[in-house]
Amino acid sequence: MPELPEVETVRRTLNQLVAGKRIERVTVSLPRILQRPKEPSQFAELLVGRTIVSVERRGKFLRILLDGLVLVSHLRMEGRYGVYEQDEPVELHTHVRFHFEDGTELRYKDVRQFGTMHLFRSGEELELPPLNKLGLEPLDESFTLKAFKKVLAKRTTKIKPLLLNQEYVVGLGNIYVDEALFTAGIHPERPADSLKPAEWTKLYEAVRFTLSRAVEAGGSSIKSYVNGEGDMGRFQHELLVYGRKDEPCSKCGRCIEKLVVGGRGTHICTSCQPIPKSRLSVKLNGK
DNA sequence: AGTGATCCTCGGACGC
DNA sequence: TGCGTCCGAGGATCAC
Repeated sequence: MPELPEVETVRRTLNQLVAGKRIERVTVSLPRILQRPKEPSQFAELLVGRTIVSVERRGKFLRILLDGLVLVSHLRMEGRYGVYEQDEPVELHTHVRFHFEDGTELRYKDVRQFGTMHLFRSGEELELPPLNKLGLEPLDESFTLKAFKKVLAKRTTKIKPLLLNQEYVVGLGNIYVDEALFTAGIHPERPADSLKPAEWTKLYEAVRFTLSRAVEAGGSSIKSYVNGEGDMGRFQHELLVYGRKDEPCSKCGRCIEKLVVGGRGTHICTSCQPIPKSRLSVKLNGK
């Protein structure tokens, strides 16, 4: 499940592998992936003859820059890119193939078929969906504590769903949200506007620390799906709460618990991430 | 504004 | 033990 660190890792790898290559032909075997244009023949026609300039990232989206066009690609849960020789057998769930003039090809594989691709004229992509409403880049210099608090601090929603909403801060998914909230010692169901200044600071630091450490480690490889092209990352060994239900908390030794918050599986240590008593009683009295 | 269903496939858990 | 069934995994979008 690629979040910012995984997408950034893919971006770096892909940039090395495909920059400078010219597209000769495009094969689409699952049109559902294409969002713009939706017509495979039109999609292919636009790309033929174009050269890949570089691969960039915005949030969890890849931006594949070509001469005159930008391909915006989201991997969602299990989308994967790989570069192959053209005569290599095509693996199951390969939905889009970009054939290059040099005899290699870029293949997009996606078991769950949730991934998306949008094609734009250069520059146009940032003004239109899906990139136009994205929030702060947590690893940019512009992501300051002040900016972080400004977009989140007055919201009444639970902090976890808020952090997952890409409209405010981009890049966090279910894994790194749980990790960051644990590191900051904040319960995922705390209303955002109940966080104290010291907690905002802790959370801000935790988001930056968790994501940058994970990028350094090349992301996390969770589940068996990833094994095809070999392990993507090493951060899965550093996860403190995600996937550690019933294991002892690394800070206090109590059992990690799993609950559902905003429809998402959520891992916490109830002793390290308490819901303040005062807040509870206020809520109860209020009704 | 905030919540919940939806898309999709596979693997693992579960029941008989 | 073996087989079949069901559910969970979750990012973003859409309906309410």
